[in-house]
Amino acid sequence: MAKIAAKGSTKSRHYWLFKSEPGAYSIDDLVRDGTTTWDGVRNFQARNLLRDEIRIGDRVLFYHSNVEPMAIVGTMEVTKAAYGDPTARDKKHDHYDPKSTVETPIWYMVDVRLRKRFENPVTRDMLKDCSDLSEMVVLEKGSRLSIQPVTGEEWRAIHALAGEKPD
DNA sequence: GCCAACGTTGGC
DNA sequence: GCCAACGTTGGC
Repeated sequence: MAKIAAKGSTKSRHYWLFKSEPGAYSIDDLVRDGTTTWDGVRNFQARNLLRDEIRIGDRVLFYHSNVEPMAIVGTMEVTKAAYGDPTARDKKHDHYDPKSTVETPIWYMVDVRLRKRFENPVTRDMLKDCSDLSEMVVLEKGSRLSIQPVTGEEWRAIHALAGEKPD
């Protein structure tokens, strides 16, 4: 995963893509809530990005997975850096992990705020058709990473496809 | 609904 | 430390 580490460790502003199945949490939910905790991440590679790389002010693409149409549906901003995910200590929660404690949370989350819901979502097909985006992690065959680095070039190209000004 | 690709677990 | 078995993800 050297490529991911390299992408995630630049000095300039960091850009990311967070996946969510809209049945679990959608852009509409975020429009309603304004801000949310990005909890439930239970993959070590994604956890490491959350805990070690993602900072306040970083920009995030919101991606709807596993639905028709799969698409980037808006942007978010990180408003709180990583802290222990309390859902890991909630026995009744789907993502309960008995190994998680207050002292050693194992799993982390960040807070995010909606910046923009795209009036015209950028569908997966549009991403695939854009030569500037052929390296995107989300397009890699078999990629299951739910927290992914995005380059500044990709960020700008996606905004161009959405007809939005990059911010 | 299918199933390939992937990450994790646990026996050895 | 290996790797088979298992469960999950997520595009198709």
